[in-house]
Amino acid sequence: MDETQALAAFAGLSQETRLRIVRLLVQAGPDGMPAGAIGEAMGGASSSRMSFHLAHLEQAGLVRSRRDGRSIIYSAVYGALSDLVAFLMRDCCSGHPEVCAPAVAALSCGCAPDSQDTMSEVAHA
Amino acid sequence: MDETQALAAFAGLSQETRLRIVRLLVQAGPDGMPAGAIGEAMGGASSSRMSFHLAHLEQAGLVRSRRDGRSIIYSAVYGALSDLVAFLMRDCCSGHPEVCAPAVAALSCGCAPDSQDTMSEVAHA
DNA sequence: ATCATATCTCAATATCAATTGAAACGTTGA
DNA sequence: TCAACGTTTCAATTGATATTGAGATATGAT
Repeated sequence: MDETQALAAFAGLSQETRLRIVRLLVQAGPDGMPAGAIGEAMGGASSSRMSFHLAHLEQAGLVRSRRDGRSIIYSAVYGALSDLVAFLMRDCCSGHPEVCAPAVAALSCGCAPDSQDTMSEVAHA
Repeated sequence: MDETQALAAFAGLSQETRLRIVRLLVQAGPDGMPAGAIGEAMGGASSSRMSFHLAHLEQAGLVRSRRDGRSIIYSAVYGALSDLVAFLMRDCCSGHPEVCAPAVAALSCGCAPDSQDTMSEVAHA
């Protein structure tokens, strides 16, 4: 992931609605969910607003779309998120490995579905 | 790190000049560097432009400042970056641990000063 | 074909972010 | 005290981003 891609990803995630969309789609899993359902989950946002933000995210490479009947299904691009994490870690550790110890520990302790709280604790310690 | 903080951090990093500042300050280490020197490194950006971006980053909690003589020294807040990584990983792994495997592997393989290339390779695999 | 559904596109507007240049502020040394 | 330095603050301008509502497009059912 180069700087340009990272900038696009950060811009995508720097907006409340979009950050929520990404979180929702990650939780939704690889099958994703249709644009309408996402709008529903966002508290009934207008379709054009959804379209705008979804297009923004797709442009940034954070989500992808496919048509299924008359719905358009959006799903998270996990690799893009992984790459972004790697990009951040690279900066964070570059020349100063010790500063990332907390985050690394949080991850090594088990990246399991129910390990969210544990991870937060360690990361904040 | 809550959603609001994460949004502020992403917004901070979504701008080319600011992303470069953060990278520079991480490399500079805990002692940081004066605003003027940062501007130098940015290719001679105007002082007010630097001040604008540095204030933005400080507001987002990504850098801190202290006065030393007539200079103001900025330094990276490593914890904020670690928290951001943890935030991303939490979303990324939530309910779907397997998707973060590449990033985790990249980190576990050694977060050392010279492991940048290795990390990229693994993350992109 | 026609209609209803799901989503997108477009134009208009409102809001926010970035850059510039001038001026103000605090600090140091003569 | 004064002048020079490093940095911030402010006002003005420009450009980018977000939201809304109306209309267009594509799909599936009758």
